Amino acid sequence: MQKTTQKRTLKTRARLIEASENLITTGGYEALRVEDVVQAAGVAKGTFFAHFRDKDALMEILIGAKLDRFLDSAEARTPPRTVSEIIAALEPVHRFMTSERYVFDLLIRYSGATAVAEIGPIAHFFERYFRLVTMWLEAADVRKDVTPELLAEGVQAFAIQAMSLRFCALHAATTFSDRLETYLDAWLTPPTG
Amino acid sequence: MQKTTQKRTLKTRARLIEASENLITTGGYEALRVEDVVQAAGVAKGTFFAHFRDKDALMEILIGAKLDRFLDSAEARTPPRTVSEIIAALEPVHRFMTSERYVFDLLIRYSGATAVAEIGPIAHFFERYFRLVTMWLEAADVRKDVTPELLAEGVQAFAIQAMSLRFCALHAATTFSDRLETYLDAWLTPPTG
DNA sequence: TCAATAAAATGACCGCGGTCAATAAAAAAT
DNA sequence: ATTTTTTATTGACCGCGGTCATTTTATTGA
Repeated sequence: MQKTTQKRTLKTRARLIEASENLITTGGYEALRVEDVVQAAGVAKGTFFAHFRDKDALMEILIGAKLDRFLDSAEARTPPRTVSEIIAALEPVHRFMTSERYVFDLLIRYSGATAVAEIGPIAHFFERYFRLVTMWLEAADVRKDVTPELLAEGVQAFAIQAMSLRFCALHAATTFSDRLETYLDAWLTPPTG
Repeated sequence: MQKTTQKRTLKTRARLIEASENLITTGGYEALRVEDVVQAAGVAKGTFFAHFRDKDALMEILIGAKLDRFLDSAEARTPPRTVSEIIAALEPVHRFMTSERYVFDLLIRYSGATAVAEIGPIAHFFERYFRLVTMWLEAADVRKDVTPELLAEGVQAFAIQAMSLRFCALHAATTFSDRLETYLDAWLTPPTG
């Protein structure tokens, strides 16, 4: 059972991804059509699905790669120690996550691996986000009565909550960062009686 | 500009909804097909879309109605005062919200109104959920350094977080309720130093 | 160098949500 | 009662994601 991958394969895949990125640059994620991608890449429609399980799989790759780059930047900074520093450090990540309703929905949909064997780029991103925040919280000026892991899970939960409300017309008065700061102040630094 | 609605309209609409409910009872939400609904209801496909903006709009109505019934029950109980009582009171609601991946995704997608004018059944449900939990927290044995509204938003955020992880194979070890209890203990009753 | 075999690409085809000009049925006007 | 106007229904059609038997291209073995 030899399964030699031809270099042709890599070229085609690269062409598909590059074509997708170009189309997204001009039209955004939501408007991306598989037929446009294959036409721009100069291949047949079936070829697309020989390289990606479905359209979402490509989206996962593209969005996951972008998110990873943002996490690289966040990781390179000197670790934030206060709530507002943490929010500032994550701002580019959160901004991208809420840049399009379509992107946010896809993130939620693929945030967890449905099977341990198939951890996709987005599930991978959330895992990395969680570990990074955990690390920050270990050394930050926050409550110590619960584990940093639990605190990090809460940060994620509140970030997603704030993002949801960002898309809601009923709560448009407050900005995303202000809302998240309110949440995290109450979550990370409750008053020590 | 009179816009008299014929009784015929109400009948057709009721038939469509009943047919949908029957199909869902046997096949679940995800597998519902518009073509099956109209065939079961004995109308043409176009009729469906004269009554509902799109398939999701019908889903919103069906799922929203179910959720409202669960909230009715929760509201009828004697108000819970502790974390585990709150979790127990919300258990049927949460159970339905996570009964199908498809249902959960739809809930997230329509949790907020995109325009103030179009508050759908699901956005309405989340608003009601929020108000009910707020009311409970006003009289419950929880921290008082922040408003009950903020606490209720947190309960919602943690509930959604726990639901997300329920669908994730990486975190399948812990049950939904156990996880939520851990979250809410830390959120609602932090140690008073 | 030339079969034999494996891998990749192709495009006609399908499923299903959603549209819309045409038609039928009901209500209002005469 | 008959015409006019409004409201509801119809079904052929479209867009787009996804499939698969067939064909093309690369690799291996003699």
